[in-house]
Amino acid sequence: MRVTIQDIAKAASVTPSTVSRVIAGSPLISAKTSQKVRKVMREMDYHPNIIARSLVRRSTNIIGVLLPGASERVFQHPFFFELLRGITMQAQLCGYSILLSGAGSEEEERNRLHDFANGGVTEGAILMISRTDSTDWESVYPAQFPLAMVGRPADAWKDRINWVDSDNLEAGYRLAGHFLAKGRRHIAFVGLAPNIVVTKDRYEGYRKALGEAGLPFDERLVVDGQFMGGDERVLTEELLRCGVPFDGLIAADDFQALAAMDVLAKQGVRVPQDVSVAGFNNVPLSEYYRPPLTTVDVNACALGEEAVRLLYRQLQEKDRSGPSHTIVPTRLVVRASA
Amino acid sequence: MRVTIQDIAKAASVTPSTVSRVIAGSPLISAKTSQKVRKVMREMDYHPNIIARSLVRRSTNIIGVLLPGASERVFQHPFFFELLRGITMQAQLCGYSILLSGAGSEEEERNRLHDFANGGVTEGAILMISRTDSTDWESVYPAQFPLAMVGRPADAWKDRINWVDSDNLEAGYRLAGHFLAKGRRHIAFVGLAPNIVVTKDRYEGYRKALGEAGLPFDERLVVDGQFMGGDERVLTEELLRCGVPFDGLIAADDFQALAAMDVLAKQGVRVPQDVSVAGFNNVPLSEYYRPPLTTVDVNACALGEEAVRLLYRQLQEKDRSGPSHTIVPTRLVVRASA
DNA sequence: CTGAAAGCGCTTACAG
DNA sequence: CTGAAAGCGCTTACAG
Repeated sequence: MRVTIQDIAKAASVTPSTVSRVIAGSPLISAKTSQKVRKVMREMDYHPNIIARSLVRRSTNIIGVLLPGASERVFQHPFFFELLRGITMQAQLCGYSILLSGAGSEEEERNRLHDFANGGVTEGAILMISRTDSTDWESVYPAQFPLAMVGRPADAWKDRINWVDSDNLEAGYRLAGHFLAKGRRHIAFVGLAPNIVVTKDRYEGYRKALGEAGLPFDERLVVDGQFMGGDERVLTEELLRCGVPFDGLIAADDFQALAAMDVLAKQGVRVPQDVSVAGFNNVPLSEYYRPPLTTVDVNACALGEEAVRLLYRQLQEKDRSGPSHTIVPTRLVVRASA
Repeated sequence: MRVTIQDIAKAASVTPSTVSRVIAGSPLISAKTSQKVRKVMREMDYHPNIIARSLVRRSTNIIGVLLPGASERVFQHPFFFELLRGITMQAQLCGYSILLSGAGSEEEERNRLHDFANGGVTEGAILMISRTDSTDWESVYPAQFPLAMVGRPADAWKDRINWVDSDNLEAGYRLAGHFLAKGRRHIAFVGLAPNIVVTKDRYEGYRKALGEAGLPFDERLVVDGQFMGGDERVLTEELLRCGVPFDGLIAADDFQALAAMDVLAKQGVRVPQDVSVAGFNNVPLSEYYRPPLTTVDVNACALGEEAVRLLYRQLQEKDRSGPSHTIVPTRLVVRASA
């Protein structure tokens, strides 16, 4: 039913080889033949079958993207959408399509990744997983399947795989520095999730700034909490409950920071007069809140673009150079809250 | 390099036909042969080449998803991510993969859609376009390419294409009814974008409720505005500037409603005491705002799932039944703002 | 510059 | 129950 290269060949009185060459823009073909064939292709509304082409070329120009925890709340963070936007746009520029897979559980993640690596349709994959304890891709990496991770992997893998990340430590350091410059001396940190690298890095940066400023560190001002854990208010409530006074609050994520401002307001604490508050990620609504939230923009879109570039390079070079990584700069966005 | 069905056949001393049948789980194969072949497949870590299979089966089990305006702000609305989540999850359940394409401009949209329809890799596509004036897919539909739209298309196409939508008119009607029940009599509507069906529907519902309540309608209380236009504050500022007093404000989208609350607060107007405010879409932060926002949850995830189901049905039935549509119920979420 | 032939890795009637 | 053969729609050495 679909018109094939054979149909065109017949109609143009040439062979499939010639039609194929015309499509490929081969310089061997005479202008006359080329025009004749093109005309027929247009008239018959011919479109090459990409699947057939992929089979013979052993290349599909498709890369897989794995969305973690499709059924988890994490997934709903605007960060991921921005990231996906960057990936999609850059892939298009590189001539690649995106095959999107979601995974509800870690086991599913493993399975999808396995499909990516073994199905023969994706030539590489981008992973949005950044647990420190993640071993999902270990079983895939040895297979020489090109991979790029968003988020720095555990140290053991840092030099063995492509990855892209924000300089979260520096960002935490700079944000805390901003608090110090505003005269804050008792700065709390909420939302440290020990198994999520990004929150750890941000926390380390905060610690570093406090340390350099010679401030005593009170670990009661640090509240652990999962990224997108559900109700972010509890973190600040827990902080208040410990009774240690504070004049600054840095949250590992904007949602936690916004929830914090809500809790503080209910307690009659004024932001920023009594307590400065800031977060990370510059979520869309952070500028609409009252007061607008000071935050760090990690440029998720650029992270996505860089991940594609890294993967693209590996796909082109065919193992010529080893894996590498890219650090995408962050931007401190100072608003009224701190 | 990759192990093929031939390699397995050789190693198991059978023919490729037999291996293929084992993979397919054909009942013709003897248990003994089946076990032998399976063992070899496992030992050699064999995985079928999906591309080759697709070529002969003339079916890829891939559907395309077109993300509109990848470079526009609209794209950043959490609604789309939720939608995508629903699509991804349901597709997985139906045994389909998602090929994701973004488009910056309308021309690109057309091109991507063309690729979907003619490239031979996607068997159908889901479109997230709901301009009333959109003719993008007209050029595609005649080609009998299975399509499902998210958002009701223009009337001319309502019965000729699969689509899924929320009952936005009913939702607008119900929300306005809620305002009326609270004693509001001068209800403004901001964010009507005449070229976006959803905002029109919501507006119509609002009008209907006012009409049935026998309230005079003052068109100065209706402010046009694009969905995710950039600065949503201007809509409310424009409303205030017209000088007509109002005690209720319904926005076509939560972002506009949140911006409205911000503007009103700065003017010293109290929400909900002086003015009730509500929006649509139940964006993640709407519950964290002060006051928390009353809104309508359109269940974007379910919309995505239904879109896949519609498309799936058409792909299975092979033209046996015509296109159909699904209405996904909305849920009024009453919080403190109205 | 063009054609004939082989092959990419599968599946599926058709025989037996 | 299994095999031999043809074919899905392309591309690409190899000849000429």
